[in-house]
Amino acid sequence: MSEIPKAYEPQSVESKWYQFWLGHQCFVADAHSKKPAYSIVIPPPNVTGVLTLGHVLNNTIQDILARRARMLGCETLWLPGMDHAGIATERQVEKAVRTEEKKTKQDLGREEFIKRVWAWKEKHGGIIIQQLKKLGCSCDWSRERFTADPDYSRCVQKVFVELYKKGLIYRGKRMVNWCPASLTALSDEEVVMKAQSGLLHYFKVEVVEIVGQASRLSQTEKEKNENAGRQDACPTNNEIRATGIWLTIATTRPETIPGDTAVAVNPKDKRYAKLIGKHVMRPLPAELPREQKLIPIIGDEQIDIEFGTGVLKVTPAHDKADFEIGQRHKLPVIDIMNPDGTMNSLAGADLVGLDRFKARKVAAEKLKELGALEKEEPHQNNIGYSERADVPIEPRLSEQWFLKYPSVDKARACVEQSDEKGSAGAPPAAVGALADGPARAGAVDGASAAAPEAGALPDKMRFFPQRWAKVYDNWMNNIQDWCISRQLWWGHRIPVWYRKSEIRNPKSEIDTDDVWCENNPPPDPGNWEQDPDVLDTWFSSWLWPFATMGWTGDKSQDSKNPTLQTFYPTTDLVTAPDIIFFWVARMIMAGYEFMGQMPFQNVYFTGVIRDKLGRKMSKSLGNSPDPLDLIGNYGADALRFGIMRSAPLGQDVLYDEQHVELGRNFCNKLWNACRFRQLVGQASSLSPTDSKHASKDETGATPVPRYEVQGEINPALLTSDDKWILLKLDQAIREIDVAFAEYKFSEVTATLYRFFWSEYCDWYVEASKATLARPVESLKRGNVESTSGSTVERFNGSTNEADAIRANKLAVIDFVLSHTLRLFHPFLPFITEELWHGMGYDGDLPANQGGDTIMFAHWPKPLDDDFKAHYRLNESDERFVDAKYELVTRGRNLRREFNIAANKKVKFVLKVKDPLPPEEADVIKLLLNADALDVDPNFTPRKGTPSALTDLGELFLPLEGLVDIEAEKARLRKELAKIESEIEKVQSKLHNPDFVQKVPPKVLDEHKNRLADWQAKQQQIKAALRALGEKP
RNA sequence: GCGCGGUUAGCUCAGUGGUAGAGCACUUCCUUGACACGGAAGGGGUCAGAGGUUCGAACCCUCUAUCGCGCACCA
Repeated sequence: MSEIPKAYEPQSVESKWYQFWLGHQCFVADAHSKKPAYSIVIPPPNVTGVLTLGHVLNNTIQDILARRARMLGCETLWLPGMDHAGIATERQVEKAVRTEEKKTKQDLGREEFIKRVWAWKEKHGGIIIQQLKKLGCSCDWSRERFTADPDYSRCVQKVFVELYKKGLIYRGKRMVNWCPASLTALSDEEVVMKAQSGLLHYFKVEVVEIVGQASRLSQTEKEKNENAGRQDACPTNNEIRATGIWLTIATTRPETIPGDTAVAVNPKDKRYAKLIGKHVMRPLPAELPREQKLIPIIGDEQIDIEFGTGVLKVTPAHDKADFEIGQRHKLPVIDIMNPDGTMNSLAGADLVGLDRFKARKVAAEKLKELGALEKEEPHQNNIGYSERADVPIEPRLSEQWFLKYPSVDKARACVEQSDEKGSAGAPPAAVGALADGPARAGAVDGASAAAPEAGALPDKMRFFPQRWAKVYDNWMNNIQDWCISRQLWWGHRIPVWYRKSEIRNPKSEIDTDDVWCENNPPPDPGNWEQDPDVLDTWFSSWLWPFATMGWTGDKSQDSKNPTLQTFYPTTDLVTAPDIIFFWVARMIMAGYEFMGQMPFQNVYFTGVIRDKLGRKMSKSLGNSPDPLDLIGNYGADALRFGIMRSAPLGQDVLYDEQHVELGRNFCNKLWNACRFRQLVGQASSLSPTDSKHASKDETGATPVPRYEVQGEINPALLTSDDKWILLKLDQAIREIDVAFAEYKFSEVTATLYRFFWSEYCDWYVEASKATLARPVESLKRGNVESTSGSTVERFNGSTNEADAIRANKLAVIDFVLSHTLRLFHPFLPFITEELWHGMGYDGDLPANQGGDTIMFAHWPKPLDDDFKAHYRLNESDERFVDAKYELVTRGRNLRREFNIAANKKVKFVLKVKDPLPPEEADVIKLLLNADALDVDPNFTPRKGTPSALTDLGELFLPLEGLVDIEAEKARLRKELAKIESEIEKVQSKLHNPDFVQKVPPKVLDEHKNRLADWQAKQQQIKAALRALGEKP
């Protein structure tokens, strides 16, 4: 007995069982299995990533789904892998090369640098995979994929070529989001808007007229400007005539003034309309001659008359909106910045070489110096930041590759938009399928109602929570072409080659004859040069659900691929909502485009993990605990349970370490509940046998000894408590199945918590101690005293029968615990596996159904009618036990009210209406911590004896010499007041004729019964008060 | 600006028209043979506010306040 640790110690248990599962190939999915298939692909973490609480939440959910699917009898694939994370990895390796070798990537050259990246990946990459194993994730590691693997690369290439040939991928010179830190273009989705407080600078410019000249700079002048820095004068001085009119312009970016090529006003703006066609003198660069500062005033409807001064400076090279204005008015484009965000020579002598932010200050100072600056006002605006590098992006004109999204209509149409009846929200049907047994397609997911036939797929994809469907729809309706090229080295290189030509710059104006875009490089590589850019990492991730399954794009080959045939489309996708556009939407489009089917049937969006103050977890805030520390301190199961319990569907999670602590306490409770079963089992002289797996424990931890599991439950020997707990178990299983069908994991944990802790431990186990926790001998003597004088003979006084009841109770406990462990397994994989074996519940089961591991034990089914009939489980037992426990609560309440210390034994008297079986009295006595419970239908209490009303009779707490009549009166008056207020409430309803007339009969009856109950109690309290001489 | 979500006990949250709930925290008592990572009892809520629908509203409708998120964006 002493070898069972008093508290659960997770560390050795976890490593032992994870090794066992791996060793027995428990996670490996068999594509040739006859079982219904269930599959999830992991959202591939970055190869540079380390485990965060967000990953813990996300992957615990996936593991729960996968483990439950296995228990339901599904062939389950949880496919893991990693993302090559272009920007993040390239930066990391560049940094390493710089510190270790004092070299830049250019020093190494492209080929050599890529070698370093692979070397880095082998050495440092994929830490997160090891961490996921610590969490208990049951991924099929034999199928682990990496988006940069050769097979995967072939998929990416194939897709690019196909889309290029369809005309959906094209190259063009566009305004893109340029990241000056990473030196690459980004997609719109990689830009996050951040509120910014800056300054609005107001500066004035003089309006001039040009006499006898073209009223604006011509295209040729533009080219001259760009190439030669505007050395050639255009109009001569005497052709520029000052008007004396000054315009004031408001800008947040004075440093871009040298790039201005027009000033725009709204033609409807009465203040300025007449000035359209005239020019202004641009103040910067200051050193230019007057005639080179001239820019036209143009009219454009887009200008907001209300904002600022109503005059907009137009900088086509450095602003998306300005670029469009420029296009409309054929304005020249003057790029005044270098790719890294410093100013180039076109910005003028004052700014050249400065960083853009420094340049902003200098430009403002220069305006002041020139007397052009009128005022500066604080200004709030939103600025796009590079998501990765966290610096403001720079709109920049450049040559990039774009994708016009494919299969948009199908992708948009497939997502269920609302909770229509019969499609979404069909838990009863799902539960029905579960009750019929696991070997049925669709039993796992809530959509089984929509897919009753094996192999038939639902025509709609469902989002959980549903509201994300609207966000998705909104994006799909406003979809923009995707900039897919990145100016990086690490990634899938664009499979396009340009014919070498001495005259032509390969990056501009492509002639199709000079472009090679095929699955293979050109046959005469010497004459071609490959595009230097790589593809956006998401351009590989969007193929994840099928590229990881060996997709080739060759229909006949793919139709013979068992993995693809069995596991695609996947069942569930679990992901954070912040990548709904990055990844989810794009995967759906790719699924339709390349597989002809949706890639997954259900998408579960997790909440975002925040700290106690509601802030997002972030490295810079340092508010993110290391999950590995938590696992070390509390155990993986504790972390999983704590997180899941605090993560309701659709809500963000406010993380608090207390949640994990609660998880640990819960595991400890489970551990001790099983320990109790072992201790009482041992007391009944059943001998321990060695654990099957004890020898496999290489950690030296003490294995839990095994005990004989009790056999069949005998219906004739069931006590009312036994029946009660079986009915509670049934109810819990049903609730859990419903909650799972709706992906409400926190409700599953709440039900498990309530059932196991409150119902099983607090009531059933405590009650069962009346039978179990004392020496067998004592059961022979009926020790409940009866005032009728005779000692109650229980169980016919037979030791054998007492032992039989006791053994039967152990069988009930084993039944309940073995179900409980299975229900807990998806949440608490390690401790349940340890206890499954320790308790011997693996004993008689076939190896593949729980004999080897709880992982493949059958998921518990609700108790069916036959079962209930056989064991005579019915509502009246449940009601009786509820009443019994209510009596106990009232008795304990009396103890407290009269300050009886919890450890003091007292005597209670129960004045029963109907006879109470002595074994029931025994349970009540134990739960009340009474040294005696007299059951006496004719009891006459001394005046002032504290009493409580219960459905089983009146309970008295006779206190020798301690009776405080006033205290008891006060207590009764308080209770009476409460009862009367309840009566008041119900009566006011029943007195309302409308209520009586219109309410459904069932509700009316309920109210009438409630009133009767309260009134009966009222009468009894009044009687008690009268007995104390009080006139109520 | 448009859209979405939240506002219920001190805290974190359940609760889709019929007696206001859980966990944690708090108060008091208890180391009784599973568990102090535990047990028992208790206090604590005009369900953000206002109107409406209804016999009846935390729940449905309208408006307001407030917090958060997404999209768009004005220099």
